[in-house]
Amino acid sequence: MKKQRRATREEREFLATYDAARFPHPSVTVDVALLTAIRGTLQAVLVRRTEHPDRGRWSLPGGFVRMDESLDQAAVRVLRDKSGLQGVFLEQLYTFGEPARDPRTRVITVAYYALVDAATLRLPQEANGDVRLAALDISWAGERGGPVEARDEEGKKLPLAFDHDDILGLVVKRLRGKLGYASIGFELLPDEFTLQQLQSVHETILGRNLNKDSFRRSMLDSRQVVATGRREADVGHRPAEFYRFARKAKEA
Amino acid sequence: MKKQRRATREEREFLATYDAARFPHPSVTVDVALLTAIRGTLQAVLVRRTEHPDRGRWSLPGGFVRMDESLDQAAVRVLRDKSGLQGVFLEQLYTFGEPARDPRTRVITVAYYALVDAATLRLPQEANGDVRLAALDISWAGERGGPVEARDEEGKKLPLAFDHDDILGLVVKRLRGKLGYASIGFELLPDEFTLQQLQSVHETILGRNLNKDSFRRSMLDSRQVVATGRREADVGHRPAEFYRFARKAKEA
DNA sequence: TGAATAGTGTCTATAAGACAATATCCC
DNA sequence: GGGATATTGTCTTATAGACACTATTCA
Repeated sequence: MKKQRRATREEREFLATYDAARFPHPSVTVDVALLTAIRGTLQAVLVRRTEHPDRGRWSLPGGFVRMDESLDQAAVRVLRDKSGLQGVFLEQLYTFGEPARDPRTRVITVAYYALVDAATLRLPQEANGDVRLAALDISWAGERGGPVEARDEEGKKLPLAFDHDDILGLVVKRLRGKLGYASIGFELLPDEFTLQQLQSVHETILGRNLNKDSFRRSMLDSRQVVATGRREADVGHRPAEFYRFARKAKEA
Repeated sequence: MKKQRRATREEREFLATYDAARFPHPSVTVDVALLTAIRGTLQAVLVRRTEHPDRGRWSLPGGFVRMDESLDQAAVRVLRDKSGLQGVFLEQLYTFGEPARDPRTRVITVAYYALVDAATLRLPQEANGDVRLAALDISWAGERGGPVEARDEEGKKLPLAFDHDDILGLVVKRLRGKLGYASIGFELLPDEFTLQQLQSVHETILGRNLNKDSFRRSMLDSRQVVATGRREADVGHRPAEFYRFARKAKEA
């Protein structure tokens, strides 16, 4: 099919790609870490594995990348199928490809993370008990990174499948990093929120307390939020004003 | 091979993975953007494509991920084979998977970027003219992002293959972002350097000038660099002291 | 001596922590 | 009124830009 001369490395690659089926190919999946914040802890949606390997362990919602869809489209599809959610924050995180991360065969997974406010998140009833929200137990401070553990309401550890503890750990590390320069916190809140709620979300992500005064100031001075004029009611104390995210505040 | 009952989505996925060859799989490659800084511009190593598609265009060094190596190992291998370099800064960037990004077949590529100082970078002679350094022409400011162009010494545009203009654009965006909180600049310099050289590298990455006084101060105050006591010679003016990167200055 | 860049010191503007004082709602 | 939190204002400290000045080498 091609003229014969000494094959360069480039040409060998070309041929290998041209007849793609001649070499074994890895499987490619997407895994989506869907996170929300509830009562001061980060929570992730997990799916119980009903088959080997890692049967009974908990995994991130995932699925194979189809030949005719992009990675982003695959992630959107997986998120929609497993959680019913659409249009929420969704971003590629990192690609995990250790040869032995799945004992069955070579599986490379492109990990995504999604953020949604707790009120919007409604887990599908169909899978009774096999889909759940788990609290993330982060044993490291700052952006040092490392795996995280998942726990149920009683604090009992939920064993994670594959390298999903590493994936969740990297999500938390990424969130902590992005919080400083991107509008991430709003994704975990409804459209209108008080400054205290926003601060609480930031503290939940960072795993440490923030100074109330300067948090207020930096949010207002940087015009990331705009006041709505509406206020809380029936709170037993002076009601806080509701604010709204000012789109495109820190972009560009 | 398994008991028959109504197959859930999970089970269907399990079966699909179990018999991996039954479904078509995408090809997975790594592409490595190897960058250095020379005379105030960022430069990338490019390889001329000698075959279709995009024959004659310039691409990032790349190669297939083998079934028994991790993604990082594949990137290390590609970098070593194409540039002869080992042990330089190398980090995963992003995974590109548009279905039509390669017209031959579905190719998902895990992009990496590597940084090296100009003196260490010696392009292999073997590929005469088919491997070269190209100046990056960045048409956007700050971290807005977007594709970048490659140009030769005379400023003539070198057409890039596939979506490699997007990959290079994302590398620059990532570099600009990381410069603020990670020790990236040192990777583009030899072990010992003057503060002016370091500032010049920062300015090259950021595409804007920095304040000399505060750059000095922030580097010294944050203890990211340590003085060596040695100085420049034969410079026609007061010689600057050489500094050295203080490892692990801002980590943890 | 003069050119050229290195390196130091001071002043100012801005952002963040600490803390105090006042405001407002519900009981 | 009392409890509780919101909101505002002041003071202080750390950091970065601006700018002026001194230091050192080589031609």
